[in-house]
Amino acid sequence: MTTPKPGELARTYEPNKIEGPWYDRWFDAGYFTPTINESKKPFVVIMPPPNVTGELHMGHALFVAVEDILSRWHRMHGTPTLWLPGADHAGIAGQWVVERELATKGMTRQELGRELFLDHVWEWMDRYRSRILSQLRTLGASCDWTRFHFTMDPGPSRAVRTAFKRLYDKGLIYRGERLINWCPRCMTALSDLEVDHEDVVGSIWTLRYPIADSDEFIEVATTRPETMLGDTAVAVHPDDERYKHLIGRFAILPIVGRQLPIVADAAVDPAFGTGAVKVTPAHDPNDFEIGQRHSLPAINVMNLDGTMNDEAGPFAGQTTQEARVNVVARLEADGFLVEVHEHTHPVGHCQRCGTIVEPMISKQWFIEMQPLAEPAIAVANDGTVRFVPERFKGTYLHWMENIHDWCISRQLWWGHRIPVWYCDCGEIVVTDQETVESCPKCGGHTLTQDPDVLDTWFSSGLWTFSTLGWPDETEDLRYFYPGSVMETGYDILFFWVARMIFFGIEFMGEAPFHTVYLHGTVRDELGQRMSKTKGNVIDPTVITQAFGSDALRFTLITAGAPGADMKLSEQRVESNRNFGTKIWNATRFVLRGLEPASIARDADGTPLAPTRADTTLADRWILSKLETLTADVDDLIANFQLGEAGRRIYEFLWSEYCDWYIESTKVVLNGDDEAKQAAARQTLVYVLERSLRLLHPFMPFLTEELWQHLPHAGDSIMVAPWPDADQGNIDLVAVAEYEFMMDAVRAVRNARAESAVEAGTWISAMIYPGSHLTTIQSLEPVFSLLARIGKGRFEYRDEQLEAPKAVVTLVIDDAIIYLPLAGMVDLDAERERMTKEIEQTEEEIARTGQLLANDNFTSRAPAEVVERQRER
RNA sequence: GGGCGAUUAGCUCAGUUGGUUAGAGCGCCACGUUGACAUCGUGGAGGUCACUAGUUCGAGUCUAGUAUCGCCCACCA
Repeated sequence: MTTPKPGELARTYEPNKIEGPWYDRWFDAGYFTPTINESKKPFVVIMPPPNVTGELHMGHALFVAVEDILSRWHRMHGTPTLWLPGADHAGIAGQWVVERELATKGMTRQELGRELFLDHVWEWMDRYRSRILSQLRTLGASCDWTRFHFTMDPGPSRAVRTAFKRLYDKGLIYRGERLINWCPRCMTALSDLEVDHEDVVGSIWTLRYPIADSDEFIEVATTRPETMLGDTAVAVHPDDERYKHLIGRFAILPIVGRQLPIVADAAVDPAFGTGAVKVTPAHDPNDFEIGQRHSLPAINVMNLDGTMNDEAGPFAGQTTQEARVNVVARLEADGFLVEVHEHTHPVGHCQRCGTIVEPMISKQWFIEMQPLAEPAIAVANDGTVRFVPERFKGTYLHWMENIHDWCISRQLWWGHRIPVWYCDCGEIVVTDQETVESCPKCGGHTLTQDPDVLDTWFSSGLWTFSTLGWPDETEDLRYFYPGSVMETGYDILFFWVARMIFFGIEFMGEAPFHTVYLHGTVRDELGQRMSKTKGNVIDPTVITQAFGSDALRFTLITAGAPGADMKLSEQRVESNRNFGTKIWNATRFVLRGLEPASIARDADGTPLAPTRADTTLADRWILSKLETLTADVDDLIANFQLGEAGRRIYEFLWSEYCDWYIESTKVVLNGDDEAKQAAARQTLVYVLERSLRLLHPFMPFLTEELWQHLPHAGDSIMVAPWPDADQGNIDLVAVAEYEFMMDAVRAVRNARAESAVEAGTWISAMIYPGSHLTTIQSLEPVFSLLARIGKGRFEYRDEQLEAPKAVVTLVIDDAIIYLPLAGMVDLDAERERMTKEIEQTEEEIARTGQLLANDNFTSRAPAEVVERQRER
């Protein structure tokens, strides 16, 4: 049995004083250390890393909140928990941050050199790691940070090579000359996902190409005239009557003079533009495919830095923008330009630097997606992987079903090196080892590794098992895979979540988690995305310092619904801090004059519910409410309705426990009925102790501190069991009767306020109790206190008053309360109020009557609904 | 071009199987420091649940359409 923490609870609630120390104690006690318990399935969350600069933003506070609530709830249910936290973005972020640093120093990456560059990244990564850990702690994350990995760490690194090799051996990874997205500034290939499309107002030029050996022309349209230098064909629809006679003949490319075959291809839409398309396989994805189908040459007219190359003839060395102007001018001068229109069309921009992305032919590594996508589609369809909220399932499926092969090589300086070595003899060696000593074919030692690195999401996709020791069959891997919940923002659904799913299935045989919980974006008060450049970022640590991480967490959880964007205001956090203060003070009330030894407890030391014989209506009412709450909250959390669960606890503690129950007990505690006093104390402690356990996942620090001061069992609320709802405590009669009294109290208070009775004045009441005589009599002392009706000034009547004068008449159910507020009553106001009330009552009677008169209603509505109406 | 979401009180938002009189926080008005709490209490004002039609005994909730805002996806030259 644990004794309550000695000493009085501090007078004021100061989050900063309890949060740090509690975190340390929990950590030292090993509560965050994952354990293997063969009889229980573990709860495993996948945690995204804090962002690239190592600074925390609200999104992280949000996912920590969700994951920590779920973890603590599971832990209280006796389930072993594990977080897989990782700094995975570091792969790409390292490069990004260092480049930004260089930019501020006026240096380019090339000037710094590769070796120094990599040193910089490592140095930065170390700082990053320690900063993240302290931030997680600030947010109250109950995870074991000794497991904190980067994908660049040796374990995950080896997993990356192994995964690459297995996919390669299976024929799913291939290297090929394909049209890819190229960022001329970053000088690297990009995957489709890393290209943002943005509508740009540009022009569409109609050109005419002469037909060889004829006076005819064929008209084609383009939005990028400079690429015409790389044209290798003109395509028309095979059934297009206008051009049928030209198929198989040649057009002459202006300026260059190249002969372009006129080919027929069904991809051409005869209704769009002129119905004829110039084909530039090297610089347009659509044209690339036409080129493949017709074996057309692809002529690359650009350099990697986005300037025109020698293929561009007179325009070589110009930027694409310059070349565009000059090409158009030349075409116009030569009479090949037909017309120009303004035209808005989407243009791809590099996600990281905003530069216009050029489609280019390049030799890159790809993953063939079809075989990986199919099972990943199946697990979503059959419910093996569930999405919260559900609508994201559609988004996910749509993407998976239309997926293209994934370009995984990047020409960056930081990342996992592609584990492929080239021998002088022409042999290509794909390996899961760090280095290759000699060529397996010729035995030579002059091997060079592919200079490219992998897309950072390749290693991220392996996260769920690479951190557990894969490819070794470790204990951790066996027990903790698959995980449970992936919690993240919907913005990386494709980048990360989707890839974890298909890699999980591919390498582990089953999906890495059963639930994907997606939260919305946290926005500022104006609804804008928080961003550094806008300067509207609210730093969670600043909020945490002011109001505590409990308040921040509670706000993030209760302010919105899953998957919905949320505007965060400081004011709201402040109100939730006030909620903490409220509970703090309620606990002080409970502790005042409490003899811990007199509280009945079970064998473990947990406070028991009071003995029923001694309880008052109020006790039975709050006990009933607590049990209902307990069951509801458990259910809501199990269904990921965390916000609703939090709001219910808030409502219970503040409105029911504090505003009504505590007030009710004051009468008993100040009275002289010792049995009732003991029952009230028992109830106060029992309800509060259990409520704190319900609230613990939402406000871990506050609840721990208060719980320690109450009689309780065990060392920490964090490992205390989640309360079981005890249906035996539910007393529906008590609920109905107590709520009748609440109505009566509200009515009297209202009447007093309207009649401007001084708050301190004690008044009298004449009561026609109807069916509530026992209730009113037993609650008379409480009623007296709450409604400020003088003791001994209750006058019970057997009959209703006839034509009462100078009294305020209150009807509550079938009872009537008359308040002789003579001299205090504003007659006109009272008349107005009564008139309004009569109107409302009449309306209601009419409505109810109508409903009951309606055969359809009485025959079709469920009996209990009809019954409810009849009662009125 | 396709898909999705939002629209509820002055503001920010809850409201998951359709069911009494639609809720909260903040703000506003009035009163109040009575021994847990002014980081508070009590009472009050404030809503045609965007619009239209439908299904139903009954719709904020389900269906279809309209409007406005927002997001995602997309190789139409």
